[in-house]
Amino acid sequence: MIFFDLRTIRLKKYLYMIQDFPFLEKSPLFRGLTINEIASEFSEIHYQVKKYSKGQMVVSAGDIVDRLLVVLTGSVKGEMVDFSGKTIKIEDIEPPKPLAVAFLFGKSNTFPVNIIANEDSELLVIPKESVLKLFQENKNILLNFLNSISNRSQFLSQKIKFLNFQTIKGKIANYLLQIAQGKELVVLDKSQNELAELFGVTRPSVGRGIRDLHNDGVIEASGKSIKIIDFNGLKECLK
Amino acid sequence: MIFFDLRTIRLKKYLYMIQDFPFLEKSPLFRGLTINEIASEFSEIHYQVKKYSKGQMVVSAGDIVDRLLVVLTGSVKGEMVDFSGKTIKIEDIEPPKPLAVAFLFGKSNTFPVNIIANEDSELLVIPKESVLKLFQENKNILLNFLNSISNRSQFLSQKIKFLNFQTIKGKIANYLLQIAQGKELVVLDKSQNELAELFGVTRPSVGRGIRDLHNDGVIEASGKSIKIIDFNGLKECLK
DNA sequence: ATTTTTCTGTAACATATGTTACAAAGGCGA
DNA sequence: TCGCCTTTGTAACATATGTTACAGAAAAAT
Repeated sequence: MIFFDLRTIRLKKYLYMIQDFPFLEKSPLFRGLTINEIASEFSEIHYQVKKYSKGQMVVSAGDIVDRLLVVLTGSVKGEMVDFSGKTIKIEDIEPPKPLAVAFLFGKSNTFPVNIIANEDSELLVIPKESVLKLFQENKNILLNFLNSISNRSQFLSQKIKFLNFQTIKGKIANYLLQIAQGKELVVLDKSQNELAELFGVTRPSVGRGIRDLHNDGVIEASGKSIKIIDFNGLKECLK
Repeated sequence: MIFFDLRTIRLKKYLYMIQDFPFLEKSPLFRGLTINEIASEFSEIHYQVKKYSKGQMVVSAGDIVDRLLVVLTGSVKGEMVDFSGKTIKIEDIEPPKPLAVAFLFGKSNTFPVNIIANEDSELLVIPKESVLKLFQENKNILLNFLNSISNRSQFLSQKIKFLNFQTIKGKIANYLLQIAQGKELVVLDKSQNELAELFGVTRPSVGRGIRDLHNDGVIEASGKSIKIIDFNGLKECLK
């Protein structure tokens, strides 16, 4: 549970200025506004900036969502936890992206995932009422919000497809084709561990998958360097 | 691909009156408005009512989403298709629910799933510009839309959890606990086939799962009647 | 340059789920 | 009541993935 100390809020408002975070202009929520416009909108509402240290839990699955969070510095990750405690990382959220966008409205209003700081991070916290006020004041922000929340759904749809519809070879093939962009030489930007996390499978399975593709002759893999031999064969693997 | 004939649109506007569908008041999108208020909003915008016969594809995965669809009569289902043609049903959509809510805005604007009519159905079709106009005219509709789209994300989050985090026994246990609501006697409202579809697994596997739970002594199953013997044991099965 | 940590490659084995198949039971219309 | 279709129960078998383990390679830290 998160605890709000009103004195802190007031204090923080003087410690942090919105102008300190000019890249907010690039945030999905504030796209199309200048930092001065953003600051002027914010001068009318309540908000705070909170700090989290590496590994700290920002919100726990089940917490009430009555505020909008925007990552200002550092990065956080969302991960789901099953009953036995096993986790799967859903995504990393980097500045200046918002989080919990899909849970501010709607029926449930509780976080479905744990949010954990990957590193020391600062988050902008905007209470729901203030968000609504922003919507009223600025049509742009509203549209941006609609877009964000839609992208969220789209991301989840993709994730479902990915998690559910493919064998491990398929997921790897999919991933390779995606980052190869038609080129035949690929250098993986993630470790097998990270891929495993992304795919929701175990690390040895990823290794095995790559080896299988190699043995099938559709790729030549050595460490992170992969050469695609047979594009069609790879597409076939999209099971 | 869907083809719009402008003459049809104009024609349909005279054939169908919004007032013919009073249950629109219960639609997630129009909640809080009376049918007359809805009709008055609609008098200002373009829309049409389209008919689909049983089994007909309403939209294909990949189609552009430039309009909002609301199920008026009948029912439709969304299903994902993988590369090999295997499908998994994502959900049924009954009147008066909207669909494609999460793809009207956001980056992609293409349907991620096929939408197929379960039976003869009528759908209300509202072009995106008209939706925006509705938002401007009526704050209620906007808020309803935000809620719908959020619920969508929440649904998908749940789905991911369900698909990814549990063994078949776990899914069954989960399902049983959900519909049992504390009572020890449950009568399944779905066939094993439907459960299999819901869980994204095969039918014999569902059968085996139920049998296993039975043999473990946590339930007593006979056909659709299930008696929960050991609630804690069942909770343990939530993997 | 050396140590330490992380990453890769791989293996043996366990297990969950899919595949296919068929028979029995149940529901339902003729 | 009969026959038909759907649903259930179950089995044998195939396969994909998880689990655990360990050694060598690569990368990072000291």
